Amino acid sequence: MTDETPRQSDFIRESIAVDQESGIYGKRVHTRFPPEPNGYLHLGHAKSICLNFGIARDFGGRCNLRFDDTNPEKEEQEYVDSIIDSVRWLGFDFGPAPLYASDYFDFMYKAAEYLITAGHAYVDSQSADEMRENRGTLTSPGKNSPFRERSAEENLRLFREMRDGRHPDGSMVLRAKIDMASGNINLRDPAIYRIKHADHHRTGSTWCIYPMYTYAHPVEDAIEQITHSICTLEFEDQRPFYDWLLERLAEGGLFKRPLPRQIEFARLNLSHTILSKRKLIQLVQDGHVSGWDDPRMPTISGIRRRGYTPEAIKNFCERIGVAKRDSTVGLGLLEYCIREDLNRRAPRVMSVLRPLKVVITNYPEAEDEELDAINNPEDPSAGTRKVPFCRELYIEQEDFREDPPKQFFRLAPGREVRLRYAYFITCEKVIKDEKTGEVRELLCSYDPKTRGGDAPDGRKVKATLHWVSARHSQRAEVRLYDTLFTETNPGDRTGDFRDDINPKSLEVIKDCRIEPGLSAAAPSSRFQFERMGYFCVDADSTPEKPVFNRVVILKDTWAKVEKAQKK
RNA sequence: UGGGGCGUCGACAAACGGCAAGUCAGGAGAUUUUGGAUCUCCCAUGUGGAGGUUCGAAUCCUCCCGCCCCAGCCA
Repeated sequence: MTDETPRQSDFIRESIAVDQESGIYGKRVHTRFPPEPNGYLHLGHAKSICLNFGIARDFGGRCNLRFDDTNPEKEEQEYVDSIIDSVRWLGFDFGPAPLYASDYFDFMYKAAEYLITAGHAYVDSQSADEMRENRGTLTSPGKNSPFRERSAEENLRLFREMRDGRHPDGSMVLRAKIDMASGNINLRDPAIYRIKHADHHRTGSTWCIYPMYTYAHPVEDAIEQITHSICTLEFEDQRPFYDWLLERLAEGGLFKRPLPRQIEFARLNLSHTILSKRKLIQLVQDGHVSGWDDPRMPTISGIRRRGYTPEAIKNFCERIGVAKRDSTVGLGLLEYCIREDLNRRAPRVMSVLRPLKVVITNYPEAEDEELDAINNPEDPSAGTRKVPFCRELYIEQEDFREDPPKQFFRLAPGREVRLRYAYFITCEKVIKDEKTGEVRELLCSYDPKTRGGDAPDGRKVKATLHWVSARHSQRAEVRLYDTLFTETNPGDRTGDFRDDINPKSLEVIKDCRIEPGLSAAAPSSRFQFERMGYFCVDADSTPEKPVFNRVVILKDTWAKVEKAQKK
């Protein structure tokens, strides 16, 4: 849909274009999206997905979905399933099945044995504490492990014992043998295999040693003959090891050149939210949200349930660009993208969120009629529909003010406004609750000559209100969402993002009135409630008890004016 | 005080020695049966700072300042 809109290039695509020019990869481009199945995908992943699959598309290459499942303690099948679902929902094709790092465990093991044989790796029997101690600091070099000079034979024997389950967790580890004095701490003999007597979600109890990301990732890339391995900035320090490892393995004939190349870009930060699996899992576990797919969550499944479309998300990812600078994108851009999409495609409908009863005193009690309404002014092919009108109606509470401020154009005592697609009405009398003084209902008169919304005498009104027939409309629950956090960068104030959780991020209104027939809409269908915003039928919704999520409000000029007035 | 990155508009982000793109936000107007949408116009004499090279510098050089990442048997 928006896929053909021309996108501007970025430094990664430019770099790939240079490789295309030089022919180093034989004009081949092969990327990968490598999530660890330890949580649900979020908008930050969407950026990466769009980048990786987008590059493959732009260069006529391919992109693998590969699970980086090298840590059985944190990974679960549920996450695998949700990730596959999210990638597919976004509309990307990774073939019939995803790939798994765990499928390469045999190869990785053999490659590790090669490294040992070639003198590039050794089994260290230091404890984790000792290793940390000897790693040195940022400003001082580390110390060689006392086990660093074990013979290849001994290393091989020990490593096989590790594999065979002869040693407990933490007792030893396989390390790359590089340089304990390197300024880059990642090169101070990084651990590449550790013992974990834990069942893996795919390989079960086959293994009790598992490769570290540092080691596994370059190997996975090389096995799949990835050309460009795109990752986020924090792995930049890791690149020298990435290259070192692959060079060693290529020397040993385990891989053929050209070797994949790692390129790093800045991860997405979004204002008023968090994009960190670690923190998102906390929100879920601590019950601050209903689950990973809570419509307030920045997860793909969350914003999907909220009512965002794949097109809007992909468009957002195009607009934010790709660079190496740390930045925080304003949430407003995301909202702009979904409004833009839904404006084009969402059918309009009239629903009243906070009903205020209006009685048309000069309209016959027993009568009703049907009026023509346009389904989508942006799309004539969407056609029209009939909307029932009668003596008793509901309008939005906020569309009436007993004492209207300047520039408030809507209904007020003695004032005439238009009911969309219906009639001009004038407010004649305000009925209030005797005790509370609260406005209970409005007595209005209508002008029969204005049927459809135009006055034959050419007189104008300054406002058009949405409305629904009291008799014909249906009840619905509507869930209004605000940002999950009150601050631009949650946690900046106190150091704990939970201190900035927005207590008002969810408001449930149970007695809304929706246009007749709307209750039958299928879950995930989206509508514009005229003047109120875009809404999506929630997964919980049933025809008997319809539930709508507010995706996003419409741009609200009046709110802006009113806010300025208060200042 | 080690190593690796990054500083261009309120927010993103181009510009690759030759007139500081574009988008969002904001402002003004037109139009409108959604205070929506749409359309038009405005919005960085200046690119973290100071020097230097050059006919010409966001771009090259030097120094300085600021921010981010790295001391998991996480990824």
